[in-house]
Amino acid sequence: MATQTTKQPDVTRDKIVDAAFQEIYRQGFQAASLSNILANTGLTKGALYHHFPNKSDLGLAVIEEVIREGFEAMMFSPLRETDDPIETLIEVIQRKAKNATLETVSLGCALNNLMQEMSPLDLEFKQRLNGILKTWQDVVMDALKRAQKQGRVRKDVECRAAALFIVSAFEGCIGIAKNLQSVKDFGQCMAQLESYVRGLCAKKR
Amino acid sequence: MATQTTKQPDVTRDKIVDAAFQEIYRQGFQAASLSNILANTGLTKGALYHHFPNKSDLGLAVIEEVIREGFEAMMFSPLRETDDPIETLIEVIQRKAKNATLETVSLGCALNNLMQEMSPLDLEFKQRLNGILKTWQDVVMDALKRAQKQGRVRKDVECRAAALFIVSAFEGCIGIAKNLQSVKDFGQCMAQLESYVRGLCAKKR
DNA sequence: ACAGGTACATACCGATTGGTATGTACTGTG
DNA sequence: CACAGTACATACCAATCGGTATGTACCTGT
Repeated sequence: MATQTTKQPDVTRDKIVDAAFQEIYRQGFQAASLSNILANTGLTKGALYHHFPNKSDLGLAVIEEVIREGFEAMMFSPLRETDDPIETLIEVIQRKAKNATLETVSLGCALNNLMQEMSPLDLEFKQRLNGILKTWQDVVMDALKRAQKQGRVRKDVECRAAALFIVSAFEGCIGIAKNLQSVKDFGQCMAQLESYVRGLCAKKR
Repeated sequence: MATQTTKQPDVTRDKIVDAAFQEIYRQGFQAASLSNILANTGLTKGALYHHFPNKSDLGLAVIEEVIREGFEAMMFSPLRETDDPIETLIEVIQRKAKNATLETVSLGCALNNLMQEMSPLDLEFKQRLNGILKTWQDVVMDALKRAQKQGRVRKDVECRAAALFIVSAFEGCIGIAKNLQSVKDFGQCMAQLESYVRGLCAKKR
């Protein structure tokens, strides 16, 4: 059984991944220091390189186990499970805007941060990040298509292109607000995105 | 007079700034290597540190002399000088999409790349980048307001928020296409932005 | 023509990086 | 209870980083 003083390798692994996420989220992957990560966990390089072969694989673990999970919980599963897709999509947008603090706005989106930094530099990173992005795009597209079948979204809307734009604008709003470091501007920008989504809907009821 | 073999300090300076832009554009500022920059110019550290006190100031020079100039030529002055603002805005969007190659798409926007990387880390960088961003936002806002006075844009449009969203979506499209590394997706995404802009216009004329 | 500052080149520095080799304590298994 | 593999800690490494100190050639002003 697991006692408190006993070694718990998976707990240790998670501690490393979490600390790595924080460091990478704030400094970027390349500038992320393994020494900083380890200092924040109280562990040493022995532990790190026991669980991960190198820095890249640690970064990939962060992508899969923290970033993807986050999107799954906050974005993907709500959109997949709802039967009022447009309403849920707008709710997700509003919730993101409502929960924004100066810190979260200033740090931006972990997915987008890594995409901008690593996509041109590392194929493996690009593919993993691309996987999350494609999933996002597909989930939004499916939501729009379902809403279209319900008659909520106009027939002439190209769901694929619209979904691509919604994802792009979503990340764009976060990215610009990150530079402006303004919660208020972020809210206004997301409100415009919301009105774009409403513009896809059929008039009346 | 200036002969070819004669020392031309401002030419040397420009060579350094240009090479620095290329390196920073591709690797990011923090990962940009002064050694690489110098290797691409054929110069040495003596030249670099004669013209710039440190790496940061070199980066700031790149922002002002390359990035800002680029936006001025491709975006700001066309929008300032036109008397059909909406048409010009759409033209700028279309031209950006039309001129896109796989390489330019894959490298993204130099302004946005630096914003995402440096804004949370360095106040000076943030302020310079913010200056360009604000100018951009103001130029688009003024264009919308002028179009509004002409009756081309609906009276109920909030020009400030709309301009903020246009800039955000513009950067968002570039950022997402950078990860997808798809010229086609970029074009579709920008087309959606164009249709958003058209949606601001008054119906009929 | 000479002096002095400008415009570089060369050589070197401490700090930090990711990564490795080795040692050791704990832990589950027969 | 012994043994072996797991889970770490410690110490060390070469490479690279931004930055500096020094040296030298050129160019301009007088």
